[in-house]
Amino acid sequence: MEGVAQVRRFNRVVTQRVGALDDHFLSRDRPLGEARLLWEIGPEGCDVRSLRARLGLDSGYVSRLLRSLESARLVKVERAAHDGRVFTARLTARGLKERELLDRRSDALAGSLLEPLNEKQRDRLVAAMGDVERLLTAGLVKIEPRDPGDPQAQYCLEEYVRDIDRRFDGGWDPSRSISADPHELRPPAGLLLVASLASEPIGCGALKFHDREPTEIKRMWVAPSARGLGVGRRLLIELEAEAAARGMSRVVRLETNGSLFEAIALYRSAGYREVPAFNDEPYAHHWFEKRLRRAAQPSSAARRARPSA
Amino acid sequence: MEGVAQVRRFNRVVTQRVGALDDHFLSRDRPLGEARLLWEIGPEGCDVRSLRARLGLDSGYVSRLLRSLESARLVKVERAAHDGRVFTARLTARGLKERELLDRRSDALAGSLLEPLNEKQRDRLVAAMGDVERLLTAGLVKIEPRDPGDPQAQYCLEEYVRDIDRRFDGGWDPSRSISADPHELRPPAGLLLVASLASEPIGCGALKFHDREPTEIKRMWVAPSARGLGVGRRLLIELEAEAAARGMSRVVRLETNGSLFEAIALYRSAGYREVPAFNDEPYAHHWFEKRLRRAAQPSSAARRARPSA
DNA sequence: GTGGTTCTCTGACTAAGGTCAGCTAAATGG
DNA sequence: CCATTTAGCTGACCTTAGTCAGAGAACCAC
Repeated sequence: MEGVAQVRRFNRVVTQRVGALDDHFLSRDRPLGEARLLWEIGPEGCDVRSLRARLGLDSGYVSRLLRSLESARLVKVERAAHDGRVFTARLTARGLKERELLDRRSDALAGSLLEPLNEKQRDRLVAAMGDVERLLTAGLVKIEPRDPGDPQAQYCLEEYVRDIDRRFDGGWDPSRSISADPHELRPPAGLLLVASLASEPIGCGALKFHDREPTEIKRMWVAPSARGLGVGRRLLIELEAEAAARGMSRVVRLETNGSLFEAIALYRSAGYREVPAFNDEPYAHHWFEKRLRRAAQPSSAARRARPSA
Repeated sequence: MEGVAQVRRFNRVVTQRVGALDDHFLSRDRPLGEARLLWEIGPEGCDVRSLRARLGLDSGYVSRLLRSLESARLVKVERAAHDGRVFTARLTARGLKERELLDRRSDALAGSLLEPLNEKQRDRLVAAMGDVERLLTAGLVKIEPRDPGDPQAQYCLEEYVRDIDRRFDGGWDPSRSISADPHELRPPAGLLLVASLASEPIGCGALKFHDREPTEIKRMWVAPSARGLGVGRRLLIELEAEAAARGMSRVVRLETNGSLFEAIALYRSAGYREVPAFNDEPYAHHWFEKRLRRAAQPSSAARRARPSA
């Protein structure tokens, strides 16, 4: 790959200039581990076990760090009311102040990167950083088939409903709409793909297979926080690959509401052509169809993660 | 500053995705410190003292790391022929192999960042990384007044001569050209600014003050490796500030050869206007002049670093 | 040669970051 | 009510990364 040399230069420069500085800035008067923990607890407090999970640390180690923060009167650890095994760490007033200090230090570090530049350079740096951040994040998005009953899958489907209800003029009544119930999205009747970022669900898309008719695409949704990462396009491509590999028909189709203009733009740019209404979905304004080239393999990630049908 | 939030998001994502991974990739089977040292020694070998300087490590620590690499038969440390105090570290065949392994790992890491993206995203990521790298580097450039006798200053002046000789049609004979000898660039007769990046000289620019005539700008040079960082513009701005603060005249002027088109573009965009020849410099095609607004303060960095005149 | 400087090595020491096994207490499932 | 699981704590232990003082050889200026 030709960009590799540039990426390596970037890695070297950035880890030196940002990474090292960042650590040093944060761990000025206390060990880095403690500072990170303090930060991660947050103003709301946080269960110890989720701290462990988020920072990927050993239980004994976290315990010791918390003891140390406690003895510095920055943190209070209390037994949770709902479950006597779980402990919740909360920042004291002093801890909150300390966290704000870290916050200001982070700001200062960021400022020190911008400070030596002129305005035009600053704008370019900020824009480029935004691109890098977005694209690196996009690279972490995983797309896997999930059972519609899976909690993350359910979360996505519910958010889809909420989102659509919010956007449609006059709301959305799923019972009047063409169904996409869990059992219809489970193999072999259908398929549900869920996109996730750092184990958090951020999008979904589903297929309904038919014997004689084209495969339907349903429930395309991307979380607002994850828009602009190309997740929708990736979901669509994976769905098409799955449709080509598993569906009876070589054609996929879908209907959509006029208010979902990003989705419509996506379908058009992905090679879907608008066709006359092929069903009587009351909320649809546009019907799209695409003929798939041939049974391309779904991505290796999707293949590995496929649940045993 | 408004970009701070973006910079912080960038820092978080990049240190997590790149920084942590980078360290982990490199230090898979040996401590990070050893891996970095192994890398830094390079295929040519390297004096121990410059290893220390480059990595900023304690002499005792480096010694111990070298002992450890030696016992792993990756490195040989030998007394240098030219100076019995100096030791030179060289990679053994095995060390070279190990270094190549690190090299491949770095490539693999870079590849793993690009791999999940499509071609368009890759191009954008690589371009954005280039921008970030260049602008962060630009932020590290320091500009200070230096005595023309200082080794780094001399290096710049020599490179300027070499560069000009290469670019001018038929070469350049400094003796036929208007002089800018060391004593003319030393306060109070003149001033020399040197730009440096990580203690390496990368550019220079000088002033010659005159009692009744405008201050002259001479010896503007930027190392090829540092072009595109805005060093030339910063040098010019600092020179103007110095001219305004120290010169008798409120006007600066310069002459330049037609082959130095980047420089000419810089002068034009910095507000210089072309004027009739004000001297008989045989190598010049263009004469420029700029009226300075008022005695602006030179940058704080330059003020702090000014040598006692 | 003398004295001072430079370059490196060695031994003693420290803090940070982390792993692991075993323990206790609370919750949960039957 | 008992067995098992889960959440967290504790003590023992380890590596990495680094600092510091001092020693010794080589070099350099005089």
